[in-house]
Amino acid sequence: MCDTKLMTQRDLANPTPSVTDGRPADLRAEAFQGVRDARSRELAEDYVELIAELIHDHGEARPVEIAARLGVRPPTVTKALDRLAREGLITRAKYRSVFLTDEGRALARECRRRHEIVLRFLLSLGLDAETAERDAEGIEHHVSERTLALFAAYASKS
Amino acid sequence: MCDTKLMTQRDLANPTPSVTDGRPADLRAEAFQGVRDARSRELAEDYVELIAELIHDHGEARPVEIAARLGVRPPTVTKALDRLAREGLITRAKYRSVFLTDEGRALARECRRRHEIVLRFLLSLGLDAETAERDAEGIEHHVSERTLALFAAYASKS
DNA sequence: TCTGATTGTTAGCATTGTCTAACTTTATGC
DNA sequence: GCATAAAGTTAGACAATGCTAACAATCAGA
Repeated sequence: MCDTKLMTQRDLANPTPSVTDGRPADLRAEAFQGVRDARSRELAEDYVELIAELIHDHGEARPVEIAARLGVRPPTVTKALDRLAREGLITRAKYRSVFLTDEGRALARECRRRHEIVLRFLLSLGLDAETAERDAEGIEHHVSERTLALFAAYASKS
Repeated sequence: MCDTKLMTQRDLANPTPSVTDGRPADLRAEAFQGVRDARSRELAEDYVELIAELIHDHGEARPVEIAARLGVRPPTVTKALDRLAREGLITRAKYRSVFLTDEGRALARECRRRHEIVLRFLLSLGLDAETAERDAEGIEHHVSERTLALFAAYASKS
């Protein structure tokens, strides 16, 4: 999925110009690369996290409910679930509800952990619950383990 | 959506209950919608911010440089610039460098402001510069004005 | 000035994510 | 136990974002 031959040609061709403000092009490019990678994982993470939540709360995860929670249409969910199944994160049978594989469950746990750390951190900064929830949803996929540790430390300190 | 009951600490507090399609689903769906919107704006923001930076530092913004900084191939840049031009954020002529419209410049300023607040905040939390840069790049598009204000306050306090 | 290197564009492909419309399957209620 | 409602899928469209290969334009140096 991740293409490792991306940078090679450019690296040879580019003697790295302009380090104008202590932010070398390389680092920026790397950061953007990271963001793009995160973006490609985001959807899968959102689905898996939500599926785990639905199974926990309702005993099962049904496409119609997933669609409602994510605010998308059922066919969008069908396609996304196909992809998740292809990637080994869920199992499912036509017209039936969805189950997580071990791998899916592990990813869900990880996502939930990140989500809660970010959320608690934002709340401990003094943010209102609704904005905190909204921002946490966006931020959680883009926070490094190192930042997460600082967030957790701050939240527990206050 | 005025129901501010916490919904993400289910297994800490209680096994939550009957989330039968009440408010929580709405808030989540809304949050996801917001994230999707942010995602569709992200690329444009990254480009515009970078173009402003290049113009400031080098006097002009050339596609080859944009490609290098973003870590993508030139044709990707061409397509993206077409879209930005269509959206009125930049102007350009074939085989020439890129200019921002007033609207593009305003957006760039706004993005840069957010980027710097997030970056300074992460640094003031004690994060190393490289990770801070990487995380800021991902986070900046997903932070509400309210959160930004708290970030700025924290950073200036320390 | 011409010629080769650099830069930029076009064309064409793949993937993802979204939608609507129409269909099939499953569940429900009488 | 059948008819209808609800849930789910399929088909097909479209836009974004990325890539490579090939072509076109520009620039710079001899």
